[in-house]
Amino acid sequence: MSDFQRTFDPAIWEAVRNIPAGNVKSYGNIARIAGYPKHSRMVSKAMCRSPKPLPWHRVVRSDLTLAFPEGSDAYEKQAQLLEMEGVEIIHGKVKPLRSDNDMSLDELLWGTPPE
DNA sequence: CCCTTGACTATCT
DNA sequence: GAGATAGCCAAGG
Repeated sequence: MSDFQRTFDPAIWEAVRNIPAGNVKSYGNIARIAGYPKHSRMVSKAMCRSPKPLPWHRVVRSDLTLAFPEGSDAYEKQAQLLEMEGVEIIHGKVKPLRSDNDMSLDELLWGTPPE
């Protein structure tokens, strides 16, 4: 463990990549999964420093709002990517299809209709 | 070494 | 439910 860790810890990237399509996770959530409970803010930096493209758009704030100012370029981009995966955005808040808790990846891939 | 920033969060008003 | 406050922690000037 040298200068690694924190913003360069692959665990962060892995956690982000592990988010199933159609679902989202918060920064704090990712941080905790990766083993850094209090480093929610570092997650964003870690994602920027990722050598490989990440599904960064699936990472939102704990209150389900996007982390960018509404109307900004990044905001629109994230919103579009999310909608492309079936996530609605209402009143600036994202509405995941389901918690990955009671929705299997199979259902996501098969496109099982909700309800 | 001190101060500011930031793709954050929980809590209180 | 929206705005203000305090806690949080690494990076950069």
